[in-house]
Amino acid sequence: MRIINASMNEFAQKGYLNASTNQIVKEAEISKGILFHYFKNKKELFLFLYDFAVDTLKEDYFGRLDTASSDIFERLRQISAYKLEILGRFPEIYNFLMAAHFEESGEVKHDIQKRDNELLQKGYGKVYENIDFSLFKEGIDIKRTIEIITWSVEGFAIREQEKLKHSDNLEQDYQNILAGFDPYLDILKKSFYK
Amino acid sequence: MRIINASMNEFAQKGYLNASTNQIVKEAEISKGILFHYFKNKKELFLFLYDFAVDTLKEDYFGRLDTASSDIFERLRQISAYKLEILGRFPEIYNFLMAAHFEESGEVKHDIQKRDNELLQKGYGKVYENIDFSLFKEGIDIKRTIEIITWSVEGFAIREQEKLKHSDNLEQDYQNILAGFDPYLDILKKSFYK
Amino acid sequence: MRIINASMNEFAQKGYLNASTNQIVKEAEISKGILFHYFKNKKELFLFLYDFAVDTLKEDYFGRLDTASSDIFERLRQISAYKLEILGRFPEIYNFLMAAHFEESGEVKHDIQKRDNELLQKGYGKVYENIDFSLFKEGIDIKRTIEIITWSVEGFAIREQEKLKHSDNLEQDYQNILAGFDPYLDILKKSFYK
Amino acid sequence: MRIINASMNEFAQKGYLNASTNQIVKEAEISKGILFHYFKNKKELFLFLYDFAVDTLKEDYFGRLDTASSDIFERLRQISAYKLEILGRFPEIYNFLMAAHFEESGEVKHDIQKRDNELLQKGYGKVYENIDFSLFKEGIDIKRTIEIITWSVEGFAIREQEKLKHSDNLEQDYQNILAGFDPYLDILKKSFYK
DNA sequence: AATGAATGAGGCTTCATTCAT
DNA sequence: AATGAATGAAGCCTCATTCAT
Repeated sequence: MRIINASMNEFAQKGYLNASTNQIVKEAEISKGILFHYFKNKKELFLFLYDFAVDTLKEDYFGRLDTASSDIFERLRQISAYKLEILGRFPEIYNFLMAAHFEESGEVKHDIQKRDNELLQKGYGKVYENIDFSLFKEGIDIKRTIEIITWSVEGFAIREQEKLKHSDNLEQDYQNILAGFDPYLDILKKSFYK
Repeated sequence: MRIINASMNEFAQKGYLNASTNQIVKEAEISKGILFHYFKNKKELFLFLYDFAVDTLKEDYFGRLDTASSDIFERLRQISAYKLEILGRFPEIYNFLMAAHFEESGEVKHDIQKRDNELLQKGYGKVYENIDFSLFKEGIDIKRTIEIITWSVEGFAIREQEKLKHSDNLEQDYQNILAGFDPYLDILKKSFYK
Repeated sequence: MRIINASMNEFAQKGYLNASTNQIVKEAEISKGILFHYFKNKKELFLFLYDFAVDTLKEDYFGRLDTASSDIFERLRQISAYKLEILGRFPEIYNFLMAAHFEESGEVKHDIQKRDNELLQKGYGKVYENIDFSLFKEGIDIKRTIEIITWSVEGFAIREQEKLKHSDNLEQDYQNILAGFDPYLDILKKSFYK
Repeated sequence: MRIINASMNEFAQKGYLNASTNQIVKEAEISKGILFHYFKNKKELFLFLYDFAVDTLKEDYFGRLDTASSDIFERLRQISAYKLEILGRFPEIYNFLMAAHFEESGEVKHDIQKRDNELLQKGYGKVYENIDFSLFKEGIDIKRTIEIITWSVEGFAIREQEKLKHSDNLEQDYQNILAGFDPYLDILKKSFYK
């Protein structure tokens, strides 16, 4: 639907408050009226898009986490590969979700965070489900170690994502990113595993 | 200056685009005219504030990095203490800088990023200046290891900052945060140092 | 018909201009199209409702005036009883008619006033038909005296109607109003009759 | 002020809700912005106009009630003369006040009624202040009799006002109205006074 | 007979900026 | 240096009405 595409782009680019419904209807080539015929107001449109985006990605992402390896580094590698694939297949949706996640506007922050928390709990729950903790060194503080691993992965992801914004050959870059990820995982593995 | 305080708060709370010059003049109890007499337009005001904030913090922050220990973990601990102290002494300035750093509005994003990059380069340069790399395990990839350490520190900082937003006893919380930081540094130290 | 009920309420509450066809179709649970299929436009709907309301009340009201007493005070008492009864049996219709009568919107004012005038002439005609004027004091200006009586009755009616808006026990209040009416009629009777 | 004139006319003609701020600025030949620079919103403009109108009339009306005769009919005659004079000197203000008094829009109804009640209490208080009730017939129910008188005066006033709307020679009509008022007062006087 | 998608003008309000004083 | 009146575009949203199905 033209509305969905246009508004996702607008929200992803400018955030909730600065996104302009005028701009959306112009980009979608629809009339002012029809936008508010389908969506009661800006907020409802935004939250609908969020739910729509989550639903679209849910299968492709969570569905595939099930069969992952019990080695946490192996699993993180798989997850990263999935994420990159999704980023490639639904770039607008992914970008919108990221923007929504970091949305600061009070009007929607609360609603998004509620949805986000459920999602993250479910998501992180799956990520760290059935992990074989016996592979870690004896005596190590596993809870904090996993936090460190998580922060490292996120840090890497954010840095690489930034680079992608100006990329012109996405497919190639995805491969490079994945390849560049391994050395970091190796360091972590050697340091934290037996 | 009342203008500076009022506009910093406004920008920090609402971001660049949604900050209202009307609100600023109301809060600063000045006239519309004088604001645009001193600052040609909203953008110039914003960038002035950024430079002002950076200048204010520069001394307190960078000035003290010089004498820091050559043990990277010791140094990171000191830096974190400095940051928390600054956050306590200039909360508005700190908040404004953070908001400016994550500002997404196209109109100022470019200018801020340019300044940010210089700052970060200088900042990170100092953070990792004169570090004694011989303390690290033999054969470890030092560059990437330091990145992992950085991401971990940042991850911790972001998580704790989120908590601070709803705090009512800041001084006490600062101490708790610093105390809570050590276990993570310990894990990293044991894993990466000889 | 659901359309009639819904639109009467809407017009009665908000007046002609602010009544919303959107609200009407929502309340009537019909589609936008069918409303404008039956009624060319808002104005036609409004005027139809008016005629419908008048037709509905005509019988119940005018029909019963015929057999009334020739004593004007007795007749006014009966009329008031009828009015109250109608107000109780068709409150929406009555309210709509009142609102329509005082409608100020230029678009329909003219049409309503034309209908209103005919109605009033016919109505007042009947009210004062076959009245026994010989009961009045000699020498009194009967035309003006009857005007005074009319204004008094209307003044009383308006005041009591205002009270009814916040009533929770209508049936009881109707009785009280009728009972409270008599002292006024007595005063008028004693003053104007022989 | 052009704003005051233009908005009074607009509100008087169309009521609160249907009055258009666009129409006001067009008629006043000002910009959209300046209207909302002076008045925070439509409601505040409306209530300001109300207070302004009341203040303007207060002196001319209430100020002169003081020295009135203690004969209620004489006093009513004077009041009517004052009202007509005011209607002639400030027709827009008078019309606006009448419209505001009958305003039904929920948004302002409450505020207007609060102000109205104070005004009416003060107004009616003065009207019936120091009236010589000993002039009434013995045994008559004075409270209700005065209500009847009031309703009669109001009924007459409303009827005559309606006529004035289409008048082209106001001054002459005022005289005619006042002259036409006397016969009614005479009837009431003869009937209710000793 | 009935639906609801579609339109675009108009609703109130806020905006950054200018300018005469 | 300082005021605040003035502008008009743009903000979100609602409106009555039309039309293809």
